[in-house]
Amino acid sequence: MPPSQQGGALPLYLQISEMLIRDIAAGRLVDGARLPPERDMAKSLDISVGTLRKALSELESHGLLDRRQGSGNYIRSKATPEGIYAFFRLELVAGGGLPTARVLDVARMQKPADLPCFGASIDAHRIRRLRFLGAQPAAVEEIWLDAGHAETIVAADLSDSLYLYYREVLGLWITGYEDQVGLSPCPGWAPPEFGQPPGAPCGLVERQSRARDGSIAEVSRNWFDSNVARYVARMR
Amino acid sequence: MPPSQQGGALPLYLQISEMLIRDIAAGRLVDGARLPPERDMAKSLDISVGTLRKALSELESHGLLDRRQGSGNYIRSKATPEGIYAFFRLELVAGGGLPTARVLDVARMQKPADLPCFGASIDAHRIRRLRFLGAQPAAVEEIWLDAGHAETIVAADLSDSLYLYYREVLGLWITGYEDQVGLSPCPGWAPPEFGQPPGAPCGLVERQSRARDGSIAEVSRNWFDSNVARYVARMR
DNA sequence: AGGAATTTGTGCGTATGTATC
DNA sequence: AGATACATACGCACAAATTCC
Repeated sequence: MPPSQQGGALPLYLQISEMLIRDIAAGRLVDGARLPPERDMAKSLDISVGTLRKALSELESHGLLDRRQGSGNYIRSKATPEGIYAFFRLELVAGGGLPTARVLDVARMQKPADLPCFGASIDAHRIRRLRFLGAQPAAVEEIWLDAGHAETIVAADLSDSLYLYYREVLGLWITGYEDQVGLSPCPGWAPPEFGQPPGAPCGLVERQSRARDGSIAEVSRNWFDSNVARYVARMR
Repeated sequence: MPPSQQGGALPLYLQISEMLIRDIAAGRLVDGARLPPERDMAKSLDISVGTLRKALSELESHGLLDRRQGSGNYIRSKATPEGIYAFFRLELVAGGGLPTARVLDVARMQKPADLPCFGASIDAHRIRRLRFLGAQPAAVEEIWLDAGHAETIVAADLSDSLYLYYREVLGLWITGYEDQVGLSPCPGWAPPEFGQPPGAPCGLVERQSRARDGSIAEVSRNWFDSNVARYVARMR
């Protein structure tokens, strides 16, 4: 039986791409896995090759699929410049170094007034982290996640990639964001381990992240040591 | 006769989208213009509707076309975050303000050693500009354009959007770039009109721009006054 | 208000080109 | 060189959104 395409349902090609995304998030499709040939896959899904290709294009645009002519379609869900960590765009000046983070503090509170207006809830979770690139402390980070997406947050559950945590644990799919980069003094709560003392001039990345429904789910600020790291953006 | 699709030529749908882009850049298609219905357009171009739709999708992904079901396809070439000026990513902290620039200096010389390796030529054109957002001086800019793309450059010919100039005058189509944002002292050649004196801490945007063939055609550096402007990046 | 005409969106099937193995 | 697999291109039918009378 063909997948349903009645009523107000999503278009078929989006149903397929979302199904594949769920398979990736659930671990049924691991990084590097090769999908069956398009014709076989289309036949087993009982859809046309053209529709399947449109679904795969969606995945590709999300950076979750690597399409190689003459070879095959390969899942990409690991830490690559275009993968999961594409969202995190601080890189070592010297190059290299995988991004990791240590949670400093997690708390739920009312949104302070100086935050940009976002989300539906009055409350938000505040997460403060020290971010590393390789062994090098590179930035201190403060995240505000709208409380509508999670009742409570357990620090121990957080993975290095918060977006992965959002997707897998909270079912929250971040589809886009907007960054503003400027200069700002290092905040007072930065631990000594972070090279810059409070008040020192740091680069500041302010981010607003959007969920699939277009609402702003999360707001974050990253103060980075410009001697160590730089913000990187790639287009096209 | 159908458009040629032989040898190592571009795919047909890319030929069509590039033709439309040239029409937009040349002013033959103005902002807000409505294209003919897809079926008519496909017939007059002697291509299939599917191929035309793929070309239009390309334009849409470049932010140059607004597709409205039941209504039509509309050109968008005005200064919007996703439009022609999408490449220019400095914005006023206060918001608003159209980007313009005043050329300070144009010279052709050997590439200095401190530049990242780029382009095929030994020489490069150095363009220095003072950039404005509205009436506000926001950044000083130094551009290195590989000499392989132009024998000489006349300062008077440069438009506010260099990418427009590249496309229209040089036939050089910039398809992507990579930005690195950090902190750097204001350069000595910055004019007094730029708020920051030489040596003052400024934001620095280093850009490498790629041509369609994947080569790096241009390298630029923008020092911006973080009291006035911020670097902005949007994803998806 | 409402229905017909117009226009883009979705989906299918097929044939051929081209890169990879 | 041959087989495999993705990319491009064509054409058709119907659905959904918009516009117009």
